[in-house]
Amino acid sequence: MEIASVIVDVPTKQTDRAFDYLIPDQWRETIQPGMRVIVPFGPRNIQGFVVELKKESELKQLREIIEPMDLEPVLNKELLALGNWLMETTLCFKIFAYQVMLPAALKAKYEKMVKLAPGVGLDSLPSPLRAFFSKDGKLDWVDALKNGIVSLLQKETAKGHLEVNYIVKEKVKKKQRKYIRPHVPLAALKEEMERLPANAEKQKQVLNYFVEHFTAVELRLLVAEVNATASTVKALVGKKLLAEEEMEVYRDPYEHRTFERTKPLPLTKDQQIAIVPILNALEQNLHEVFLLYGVTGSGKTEIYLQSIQEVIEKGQEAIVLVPEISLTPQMVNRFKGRFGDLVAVLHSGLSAGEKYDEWRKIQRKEVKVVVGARSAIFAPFENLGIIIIDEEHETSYKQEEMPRYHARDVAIERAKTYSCPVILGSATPSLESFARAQKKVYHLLSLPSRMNNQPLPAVEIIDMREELREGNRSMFSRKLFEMLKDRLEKQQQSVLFLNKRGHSSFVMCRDCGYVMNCPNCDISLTYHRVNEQMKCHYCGYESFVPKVCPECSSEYIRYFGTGTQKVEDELGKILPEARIIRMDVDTTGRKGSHERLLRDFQDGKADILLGTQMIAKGLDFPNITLVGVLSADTMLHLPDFRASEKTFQLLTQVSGRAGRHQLPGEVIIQTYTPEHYSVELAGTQDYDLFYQQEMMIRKTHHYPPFYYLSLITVSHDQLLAVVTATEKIVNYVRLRLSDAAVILGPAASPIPRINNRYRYQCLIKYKREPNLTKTLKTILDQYQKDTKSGLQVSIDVNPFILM
DNA sequence: AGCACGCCGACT
DNA sequence: GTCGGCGTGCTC
Repeated sequence: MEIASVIVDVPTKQTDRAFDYLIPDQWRETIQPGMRVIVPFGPRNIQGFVVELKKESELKQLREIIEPMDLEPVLNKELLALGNWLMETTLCFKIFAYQVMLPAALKAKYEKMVKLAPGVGLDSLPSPLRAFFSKDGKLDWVDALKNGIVSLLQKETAKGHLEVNYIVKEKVKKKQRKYIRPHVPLAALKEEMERLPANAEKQKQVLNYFVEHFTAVELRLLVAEVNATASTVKALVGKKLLAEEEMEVYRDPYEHRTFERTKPLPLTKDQQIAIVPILNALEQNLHEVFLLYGVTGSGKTEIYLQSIQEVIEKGQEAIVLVPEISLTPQMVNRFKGRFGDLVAVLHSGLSAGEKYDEWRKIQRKEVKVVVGARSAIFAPFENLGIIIIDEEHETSYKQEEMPRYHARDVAIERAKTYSCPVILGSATPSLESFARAQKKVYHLLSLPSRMNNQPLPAVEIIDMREELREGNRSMFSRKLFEMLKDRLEKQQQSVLFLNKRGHSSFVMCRDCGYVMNCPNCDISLTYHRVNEQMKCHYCGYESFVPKVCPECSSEYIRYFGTGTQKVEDELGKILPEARIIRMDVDTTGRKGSHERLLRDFQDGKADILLGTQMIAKGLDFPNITLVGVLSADTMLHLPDFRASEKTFQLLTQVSGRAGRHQLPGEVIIQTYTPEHYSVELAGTQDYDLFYQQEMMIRKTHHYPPFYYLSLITVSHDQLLAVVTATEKIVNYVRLRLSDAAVILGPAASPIPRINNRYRYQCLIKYKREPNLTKTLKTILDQYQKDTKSGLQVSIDVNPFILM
């Protein structure tokens, strides 16, 4: 095998195919599919993935691979095939499909350098250039651009005085540490020690260290231990008495923490019933998807843990997916506590290097379990025994950029190849999954009651319109205020939940109704108190807050919407004695602050925890007896067919934070639409009724789970061009699909303009369209190929956000 | 994505 | 007549 097919790191339609390269003799045995290689591509050198080895190519003139970047493949056979599947199902470029499966650290960094050609002296260059090359004869292209000397450089390059180098670099190096070990047997070492001259006192001490500890030791530890210097050690290495070597060490984000080991807990009756089919599937190596439907606090995690235990005992591996926001220390503790060092953790809080190290542990089979957010589904295990997706309904499992995959789909695809079970766990399953369970596509397992039979908290829904009518204009209903005060007196803790961040969301004139919009995008600007500015979340546009209304010059221009900061201020006024911890993106930005805030709350350093999304999950403290939702309907009015589902899930989720232990819990939900079924049914925590109601609505409106969706979005800086192109696309789709498909559009996107580009879309609803993928591919082919029209077409198969 | 090649306007 | 603008097309 002397030819390698390579997918190059150039994400365009035209290069979205394999390119053949000759493998130089010295790499013939080394290079394998799944390895990264550096290849020449046009005038540059870039990274690529070897996908195939072959004997012949249709092309005569092949260029040679420059060098491999790995000693062993980073993508095994299974992952290479999975990449293909990803590309087919999400319609993305091959290179994206491969890159998404690897830690970001393995993505190449490129550098372009100009240096003096060999044998050319500095004086050959024109004088203005000499200074740039006087140091080491090299110049970074970025610096050349900054200094505006590019054309001068090009002239010299043409003359052969300079040459351009393209360098492919690793983003993150393996962390190496220098280790020193004895190079001669112990007896020889002793002998040499005696023979050293008397003035070599330090060297003697170093050798003596090795006589006492005849093993490798890290250089800096050795130096500290015997109070020597590195040069002393070096001298001994020079005498060949000691040897030095580089060893890879891991950056361990949990290095200084100990985990209390836990034993499997006895299962409740419900848990025992639920786990049997899972253990059965494990025993028989059956691929089966289980939907573990259990109310909050019903002990789903223990089922995961014991299933994993079984998998490990079989010598297999497990992947556990957890939504990013609930990847809390508490969650990590539960897994590390049970399986100790066999667990790798992957989440966004880790640095690129730390993520890479965790990934290396998986690759080197040093761990058996990986707990992580969405992308952990690509963990390079080769003997998977089970995949668990906790909080299965979470929307964060869908990636919103290329490749737009859903972790649940990837999980099922991988589990099929390994013939192993998948567990989807949730207290509020997504309608898609629950419907599949009803149709027996998934195996439904229920945990209907909380462990130790704690009742679910009592939920009260407060109509905020009523409050307003009775003259209460604050954001706290009288009832909620009373209860907060009551908990304060009883020294119990409360959690207040708000579905927004920042201070206020938008600025509106109370006289003429003017709302500040982004000039580039058709959405309102968001007020940020930190820098007193209005900001656009889509294009980054910033502007100052107007003192008077730009439209009518009224001074009554106010902030609308409520953010955590504002609630905190307000709370400080009405309950000055309360100690409050605020948790949102602003206060948890720094590494570890999330953890610290939670610990403070757990230690009773605050009475009220106020926060957004991130406190809805995983929070499990005994002293919380009150949960307040300040406004339940903030999400309800989004242009999203899942708005009701999300509202119901969130409210149920938040309510579950109260009274998980001895003390009973109460929940207050404030809303302006108490009659809405998703609010009402969250109040009674009746998932089954919600499911039925919502299914009816989905059915009449042709939405999932009754129909699949695909969304085509077209954008261009000219409105007319977008409409025309979208129209063409819609017609084409109509022509190719059956009459059973519902094709909507062309219609303006819910955000009609982003960054001065108009956006139109076509929404396809369908049940079975064997022609669809081919049709969508053709459309992408057409529009991605020609870059000159300026049209951008993107396709989301099974979109979660219709914007 | 880069970069080279190539064909038309403002300079020595 | 040349330098340089960026439109078009290619990269094994």
